[in-house]
Amino acid sequence: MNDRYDPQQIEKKWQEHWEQEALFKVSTDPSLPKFYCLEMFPYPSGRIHMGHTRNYVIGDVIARYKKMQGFNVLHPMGWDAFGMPAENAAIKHGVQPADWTYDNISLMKAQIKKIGLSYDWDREIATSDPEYYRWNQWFFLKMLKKGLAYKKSSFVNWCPSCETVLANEQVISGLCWRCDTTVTQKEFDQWFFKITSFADELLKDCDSLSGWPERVVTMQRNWIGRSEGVEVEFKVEGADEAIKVFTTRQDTLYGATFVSIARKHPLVRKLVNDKKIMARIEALSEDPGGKEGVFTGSYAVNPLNGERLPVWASNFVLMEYGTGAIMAVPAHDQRDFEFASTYGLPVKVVIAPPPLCFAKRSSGGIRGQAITKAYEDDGVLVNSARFSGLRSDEARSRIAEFLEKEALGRRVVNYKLRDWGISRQRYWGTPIPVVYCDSCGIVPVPEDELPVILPTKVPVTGTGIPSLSEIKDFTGTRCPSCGGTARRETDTMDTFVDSSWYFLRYCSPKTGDRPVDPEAVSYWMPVDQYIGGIEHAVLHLLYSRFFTKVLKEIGIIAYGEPFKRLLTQGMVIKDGAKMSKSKGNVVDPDYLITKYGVDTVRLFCLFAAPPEKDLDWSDQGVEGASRFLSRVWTLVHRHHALLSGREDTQNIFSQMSSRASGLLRKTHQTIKRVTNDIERNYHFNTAIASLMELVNEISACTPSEADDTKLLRFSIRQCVLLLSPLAPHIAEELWSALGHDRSILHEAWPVWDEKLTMEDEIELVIQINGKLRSRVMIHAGLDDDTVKERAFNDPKIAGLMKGKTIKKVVVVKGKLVNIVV
RNA sequence: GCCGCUGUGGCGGAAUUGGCAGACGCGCACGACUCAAAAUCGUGUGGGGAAACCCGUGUCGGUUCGACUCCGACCAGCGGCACCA
Repeated sequence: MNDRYDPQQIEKKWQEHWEQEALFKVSTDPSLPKFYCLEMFPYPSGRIHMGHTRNYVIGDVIARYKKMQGFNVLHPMGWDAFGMPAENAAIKHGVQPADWTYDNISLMKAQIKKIGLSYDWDREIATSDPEYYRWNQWFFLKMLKKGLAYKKSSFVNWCPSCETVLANEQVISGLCWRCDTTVTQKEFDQWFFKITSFADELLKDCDSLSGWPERVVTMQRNWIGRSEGVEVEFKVEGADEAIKVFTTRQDTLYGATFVSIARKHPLVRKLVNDKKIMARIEALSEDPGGKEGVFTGSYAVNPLNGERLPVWASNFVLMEYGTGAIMAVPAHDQRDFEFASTYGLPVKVVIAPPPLCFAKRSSGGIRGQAITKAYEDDGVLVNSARFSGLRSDEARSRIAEFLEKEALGRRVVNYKLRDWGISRQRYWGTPIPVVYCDSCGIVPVPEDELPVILPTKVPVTGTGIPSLSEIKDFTGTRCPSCGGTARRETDTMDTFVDSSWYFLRYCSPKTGDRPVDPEAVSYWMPVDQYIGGIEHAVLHLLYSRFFTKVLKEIGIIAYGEPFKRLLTQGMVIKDGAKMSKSKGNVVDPDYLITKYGVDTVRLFCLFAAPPEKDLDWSDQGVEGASRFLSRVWTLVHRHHALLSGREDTQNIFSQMSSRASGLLRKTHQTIKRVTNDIERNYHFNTAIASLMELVNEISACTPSEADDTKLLRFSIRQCVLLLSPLAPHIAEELWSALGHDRSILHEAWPVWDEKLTMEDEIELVIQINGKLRSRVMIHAGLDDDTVKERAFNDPKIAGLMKGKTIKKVVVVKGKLVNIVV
């Protein structure tokens, strides 16, 4: 054994060993309990960064830990290989997007392999592989048949920089999720997935996601945005039209003073004949800041009280939500209030705050004073005819009932969630498998003609890549229905389609005749632990849940939720900011691995913070991690002669020095702590801290009595076993130095003996009135009276107690005595 | 504006159920080894104070024998949503 820890030498050796022994290859084996551990697969940008490293290391520790616990562990890796950057790189460097992508994959794979991750590389997939994306096309056809995929023209989000449309989830605060360009609206004919027909199920099943961080579940619930209300028809005076309005506040119906409809509402054209008015409506600002509107000249009738309400076209009513029209109640809706104030429209109070003592904020208005802002809370109805005097919640159901009975309206549920637009006007993606025929219209490509292959040799120029529509070999085809000439759909699919089911493909990546092998999927799924960034809280995670539900409906899989537990790891921060090229605070994993060895990098990533929190990068902290591993190495080296080649059959120690018996207890306590820290939300930082304590204690121990050596051997072995998922290379090397032939991965995870974790002496804390006054060592397990006696006998306490009367004495077993005077 | 999360030494972070605040590490200081330095090892390290002691988990209040932990109000920082009717 070398006297110095040399990570470069041992890491390479063990990585080769693992590969030769095929240690991470797994197969379906129903006789074994399974564990599916998955990290979000990367986009092959070319280089691994610290965020990837942290993500994969966390997953690797979990996978190795579960394997040692006897689970059959599926731990795969692959590539989210379609997407824009390949096109940009192609333009910049004059290469084929496909070549660029596959080159990056091999570069990144080599980098990832240096981290020593326990992947079954036989299951590697790349979404740009025709054998993968053909199933995207296959799912699309199934969904088309079921009416879950459809084409429609609508205003959609357009990113001028990416030159493609974006789904709602992909617009973050008005900016493109990928390039931060301001998104505009553009009318497009495009394909949608009907995610809204699963809105209720997606929402309801949020309740079952107990293994997910609560905030992610909340974000999904909010995104789906279910709200219950009523649709009410307001007849247009003097016309054969009615304006359908959606509201959740039917209790404020009597307070409506005007009706407001979206600029793009189809009724606008019908109601407005005056060209001047029409021009003013069209000129309304798109800026969501200021509320603007134009009186259409028409009036609508409130179905409850027959009042005439002016109809306004305004810029703050969304066409996409509800019915695209609202009843405006300025007294009880802040937006309507602002609008009414601007245009001098009346304000009519119909909800009075509950008795004053409960009112949070009163904004006046009850006795005719001018109000300063809308009262939006619930209260008691006033000025509402037969409904006056009811509480808001009661009034909502009574009015809804009444509207339904009189056929004036009906109860409805609305969602904020919109259908998922999946067409992308880009080259590097999955071709959408339909053709357009002049006589037959839209015709799906027959299943047996899949995959529709994306051409991988395209004319790349310095200014751009042609869209598929410009590649004649691709577009020209014949109609599968009539055999006549036809042209292919030239939009490709959103890459989020690719990542919505890749975790299923890993279960049987080579299955050729169908997307997944049902047996493999029913054994491995769902994913037991999924790990990735919080940025996908709605995007990828929502789409994957949707896809899972669709696949269940199609009959491919039997369950409805893909990810049992989710861990959203924090960002890697340096100098107070997320690592980025522009900030110049990037730390290169490769450089660190060369300098310190990957075990050090792994250990630091795990030790510096619990996985869900941001990790503050510290170069000195890395030194500390490196120092710790060297200390473990030195420790084994120091006792090497005593330790190697002996395997104790039983760990019973009768003759021990007192120091050694303390070490036995510490060892069992450490096994317990490390195990519990991993089980309890993967808190590797505290697990490592307790391992450090154990190493410190072993280092302080010099064997003297007969069994001391045996115990030392036991403690060091346990220590190496506990360290092995965290820093696997050094653990393997030390394990072999300790005289073992086979990989430490075959060893069982250590178990502790609860009896041996108990302290036989404890430090009793003595408080007077809750303040710490003294401490005394006592035997564990003494009864309360004896403990009290010991406390009062303590000279310091006796002195302080002089002349005081005892009111009460509280004894907490094994911990403290509090004397109240 | 609404919803959510987080506030603990010089720094990263600990503290199972309300029971010794600051585990472990970094940094710093001193010491050993060395001609010297690095590395390594050892000791110390929340603040104040010579000490006894006092103060201390964002702020203020409450519950309790006892509060980083529970309750109420507020302040600060971060994140999500933002005309969703």
